[in-house]
Amino acid sequence: MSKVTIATVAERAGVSRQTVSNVLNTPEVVREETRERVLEAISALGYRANQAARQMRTGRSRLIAVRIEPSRDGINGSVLDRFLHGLTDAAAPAGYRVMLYTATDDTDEIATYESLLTSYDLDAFVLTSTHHGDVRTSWLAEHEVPFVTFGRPWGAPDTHSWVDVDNAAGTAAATRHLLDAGHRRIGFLGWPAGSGVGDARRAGWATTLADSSLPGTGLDRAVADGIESGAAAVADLLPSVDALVCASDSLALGALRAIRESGHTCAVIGFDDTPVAQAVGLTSVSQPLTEAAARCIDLLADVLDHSGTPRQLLLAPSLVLRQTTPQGATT
Amino acid sequence: MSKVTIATVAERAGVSRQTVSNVLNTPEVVREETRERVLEAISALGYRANQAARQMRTGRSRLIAVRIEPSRDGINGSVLDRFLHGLTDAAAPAGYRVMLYTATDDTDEIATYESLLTSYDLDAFVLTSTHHGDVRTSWLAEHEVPFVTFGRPWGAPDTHSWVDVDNAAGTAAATRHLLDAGHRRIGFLGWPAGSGVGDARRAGWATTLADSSLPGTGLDRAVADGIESGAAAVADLLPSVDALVCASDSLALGALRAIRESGHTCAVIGFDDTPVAQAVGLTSVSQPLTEAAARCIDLLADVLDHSGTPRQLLLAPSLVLRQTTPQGATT
DNA sequence: TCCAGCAACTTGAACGATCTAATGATGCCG
DNA sequence: CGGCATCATTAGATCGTTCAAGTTGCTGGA
Repeated sequence: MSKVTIATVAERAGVSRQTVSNVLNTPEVVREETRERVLEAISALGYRANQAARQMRTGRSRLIAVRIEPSRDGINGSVLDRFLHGLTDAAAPAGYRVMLYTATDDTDEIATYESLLTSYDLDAFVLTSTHHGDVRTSWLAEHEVPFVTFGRPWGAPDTHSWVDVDNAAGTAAATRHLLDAGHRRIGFLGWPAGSGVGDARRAGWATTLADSSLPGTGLDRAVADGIESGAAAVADLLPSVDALVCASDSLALGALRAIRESGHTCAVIGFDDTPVAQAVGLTSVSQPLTEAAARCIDLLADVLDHSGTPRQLLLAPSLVLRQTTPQGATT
Repeated sequence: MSKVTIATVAERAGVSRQTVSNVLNTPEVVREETRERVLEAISALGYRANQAARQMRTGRSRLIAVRIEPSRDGINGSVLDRFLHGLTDAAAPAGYRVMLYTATDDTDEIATYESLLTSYDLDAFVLTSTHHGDVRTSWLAEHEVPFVTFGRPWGAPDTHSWVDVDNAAGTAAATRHLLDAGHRRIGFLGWPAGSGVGDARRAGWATTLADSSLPGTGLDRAVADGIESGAAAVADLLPSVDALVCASDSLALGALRAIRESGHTCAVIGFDDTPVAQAVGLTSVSQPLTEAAARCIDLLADVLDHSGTPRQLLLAPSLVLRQTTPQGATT
C-alpha cells in the first residue's frame, strides 16, 4: 500500500486538496453532498492526515508532555503512574497523544521544556507534584506555553487551570470514620510542615478533631515519608493514641509495624490507596486519579481552544474501608 | 525570541542551509573550519532542528511508542511501570522520545499501530507482555515496522530483536536459596500452563529440585494470579511443604496469609520485587528492569540503523533477600 | 440588464527541513 | 598550461498539509 495523501483523496473524490482539508477541519463550509463524497473516499482509501505536515503548517502537534518520575518510593510512586494511565486513556479520544520525559529537578525540567518545545512543538504540558515556590509554572506562563497542573499552585495565585484532590477532606473523612468507630484519642502521622499536600492532610485531621472539641495537640508527628521513619515516629506516640490517621500508606505501614511490635492496640488509616494498602488490607483514602486525569484533559482542551478563563477543579477523595486494626491490617 | 530556523543559522554563519544541515547530519563532509563556525552560530542562536519538518522530509520521527496497560493487578502492574521509567530515561540520550498508547486487546492494538504509523510516522514500537501466538509481532514484521520486544517470542522463531529476563534462573535461584536454608519439601505456586513466563518460572523450580534429586510432584499448584486465589491454593498444599516458591508477589502474599491462618510454618519467596514485597519484607526475585529498558533502546537503535541481524539478550534476575518466613514477612 | 453578494470550491504559496544535482575552487599530472 | 578528478559548498525541488487569495456560478435587487 503506497502512501495515501490528501491529494490522493482529492483526486478520487473529484475535488481539490483544500476541499478535503475543509471536510476534515471546517466541515460546515462544505456542501453536504460533497462532504459525503469526500468522506467516502477517505474511508475507502484509509486516509489519515500526516501529523508532521499538519504540524509544520499549523504549529500544533496534538502532543502533550508529562513528566515521569524515577520511581522514588516504590509505594507512593504508583499514584503518579495511575494518573499517567488515566491521562493516556483520556487524551486519545480527545485526539491527543502523551509523550514522556524525565528530569532530575525543576531547573532541569525547564531546560527540557525548551528542548521539547523547539524540537517537537509540543502543544501543552501537564505538571504534577506542584509545590510552594514552583518555578515551572511561572516559566511556562511567561513563555506562553499552555499547561495544566495536577495539584494546585500552592501559595501562588490561581492564574492557570488546575485539578486537585481535596486532601483535607480526605483526612477529615478518615478522622470522622475513626470518631464514628468510637475512637477518641486520634493521632496524625504526617510530613514536616511546608509541603502543601502534607499541610492540607494534617489540617483535615486537626479541624475535624476541633469540630468535635477533641484535643489534637501533641498527638501528631512530622517525619520524612517512609516505612522506617513512620515506625520510629509512632513508637513514642503509641501510649497516647488509640487511632492514627497517616499522610501516606508508607507511613501507615510503618505505624502498623510499630504497633504490632509494641503490643498496643491502635487503628490506622493510610492515604492514597496504593497497591500495598490493598495487599495488606489497610483502610486508606483514595484519590480519584482517573477522573483527575480526565478533567486535566478537559481543561487542557479548553486552554488550547483559547476558550475562556482558567478554571479550577477540586475533586473529593473517598475512603476505602478495609481493616483499620493492626491485626486486620496484617491479615 | 522569534523562531530560529536553519536559514537563520546559515545566514549568521555565512553559509547555505545545506551546509548547516550537513554539519548536523553528515559532519564529515564539512571542512573543519566551516563546521566550527556553524556550530558556533547554532549555539549562539540556540538553534534546534524542527522535528516536524525533518520528519516530513525523512519520514522518521525519533518517536517510539509503548503500550501502557490499564493498571490491572495493582501489585504486578508496577513491573511494567518501572520498565517504562527506564525506557524513557534510556531513550532521551539516544535522541528518542517515548509516546504512550493504550489498547484493550491485541487486535485493538494492531488497529492502533495503523493509526499511529500513518498519522505520527512512528519510528518503532516496544512491545511488552509477549505471549504464545502473539499476532502483534507478525503484523509488525509483515508491515516492516521496526520493533523490539521485552519478552521473548514464545513459540515463534527468533526473527526479531528482543530482551528478556531469565525467569527460570530466577525461580531456580529462589529454590536453591531455600535448599541452602535447609528446606527439603519445596512447593511451587504458579499460573496455569500456557503462559510462557509462568511455565519458565515453574521449570526453574522443577529442574532445581530434580538436580538435587528431590521430589516436586504434587507440590505445585496452578491458579490465576491474585492474593485470594493464592491463599486458597496454598491452604490444601500446606501440610506437605515447608517452603514455597511463587510466580508472583501477589501469589506469595496470598500464600503468606494462608500460612498465617493455618498455623503452619512455611518459608515463602515471591517474584518481581514489587513495592508490596519491599513493604512487607518479603524475599523476592528482582528483574533488572532498568537494564532491560536500556538494552531495548540499544537494540532498537541497531534496528533503526539497519545495522546487522536481530539480536537477543537474556538478562539474569537477582534474589533480593528479606525474610522468607511468614512471621518475618508480616513484620 | 447589470452587478453586488454569497456559497462552494480551487489555486498557488508557505511551513522548515533534507535530497539531488549542479557549481566553483583546488590540486595533480602529463 | 590545459584537462580532469576531487572536495566543499550552493541552489532548487520536495515532503503533505493548511492559509490566503482567488475563481466560478448562482441569486436577487435596482
